[in-house]
Amino acid sequence: MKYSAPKGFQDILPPEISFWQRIEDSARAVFAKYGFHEIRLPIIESTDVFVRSIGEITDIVEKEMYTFRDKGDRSVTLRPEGTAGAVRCFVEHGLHNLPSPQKFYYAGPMFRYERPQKGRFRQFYQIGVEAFGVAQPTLDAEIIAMLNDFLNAIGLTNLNFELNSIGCDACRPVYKEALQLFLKDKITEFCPDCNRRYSTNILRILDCKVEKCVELRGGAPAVSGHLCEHCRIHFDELTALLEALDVPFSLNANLVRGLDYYTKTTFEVTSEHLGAQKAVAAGGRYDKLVKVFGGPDTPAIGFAVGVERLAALLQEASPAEQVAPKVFIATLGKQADTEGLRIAKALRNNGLCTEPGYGASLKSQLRRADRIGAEYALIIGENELSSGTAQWKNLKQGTQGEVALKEVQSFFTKS
RNA sequence: GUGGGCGUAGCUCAAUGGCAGAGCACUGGACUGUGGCUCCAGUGGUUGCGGGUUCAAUCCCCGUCGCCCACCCCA
Repeated sequence: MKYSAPKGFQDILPPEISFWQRIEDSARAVFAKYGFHEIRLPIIESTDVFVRSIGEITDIVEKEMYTFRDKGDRSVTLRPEGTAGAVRCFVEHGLHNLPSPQKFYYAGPMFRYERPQKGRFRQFYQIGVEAFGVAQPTLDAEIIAMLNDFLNAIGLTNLNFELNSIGCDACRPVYKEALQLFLKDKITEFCPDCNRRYSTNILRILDCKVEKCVELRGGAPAVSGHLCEHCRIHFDELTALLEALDVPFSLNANLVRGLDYYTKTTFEVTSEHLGAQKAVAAGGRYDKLVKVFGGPDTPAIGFAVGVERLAALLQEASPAEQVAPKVFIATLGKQADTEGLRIAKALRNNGLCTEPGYGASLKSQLRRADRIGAEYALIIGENELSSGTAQWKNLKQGTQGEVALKEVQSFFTKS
């Protein structure tokens, strides 16, 4: 084998594509009902767009971005996530001047230079949702309810919905200090990764999987106890709204989002049927980000779903189905080939999926008709041409008969 | 970036330090123009690549590339 797709990049072939279409179609249908509008964003942005929004000391920016200089010597980056570009778009076009909230969704590939593993690729697809301009928890509740509706629409029900609040500029620093104080004396007993996190991203220590660390952090202060009045009310109202909307969720005080821009509400949807990369959707509020991009102080919230991971779950739940043709037209001889194509065209124009035999032996044509699951075969040879007829055969039932070429249309549209 | 596992036919996998195999799939035949079931035959491989040990390497050793899984991090 001479060529293969680059590491972490994959081809999606027809048997799998039906799941992707179901996911995309459902997203469009559900999101539209909630008043969200599609936008299409560039796959490349100025590198600064990501550095300033995601945060300079995050892994994504430090080591996972596909960054290069274009021919005009500009530093550009293949988008590693969608929110940054969406916010840039919102500010660039002055969309805050339109009535709030402005609600958008987009779908497409993202790129991160990571070691591939189950459910993780260097090019991966997300469907992202962003809503701007409302600070009230009603927007949080609606967007989470919409995510729940969407997941139900594609047939996924047994998922874990986890919710947390990581506070705002006012209360998060206070909480971080409390956590730091708690860990200070015993941090050397934690794993090397946690020791690194202690100085870079202390909240991450909360979701370390190392048993020793889980044990050592028992009794650590929780964010929920350190939220400021404002954030606590917001969170309480949100949970009440979700209960009113019958959206099932559980609280997870250790749910920490990695990107710098998140504030207040964070949430994540996971499945037990995936590998270590089990999050199928995640999101949260980012009330300060629009201002970072030079727009007016505009609260916002969004989430992204991982299409590959959802497709994997759908595939596990039910086998792939391919659309089978209604009619297969087997022909023998040049003249019959022509007549066959003419009939195929007419049947298709009448809305019937029709597949021609492409002139192999009759046996192999019928064998192919069977393999691809055609319902009927129409056989046209010299005998039929001279009498102006064709043989029809029901491949499911094994029945066969004769039909005049002129009657073929009505024969198949009726049956 | 770190750790572990695996690379043999299109796919799933055998095998022995001594001619590289099976099942499925594909093509054809049994059935001059009738699919599925059955039987028969055929096509298909520099055993990932490069070196080394050996009379002889798919097997043993080293390197390299690729894939998978996990860590970090994340959808």
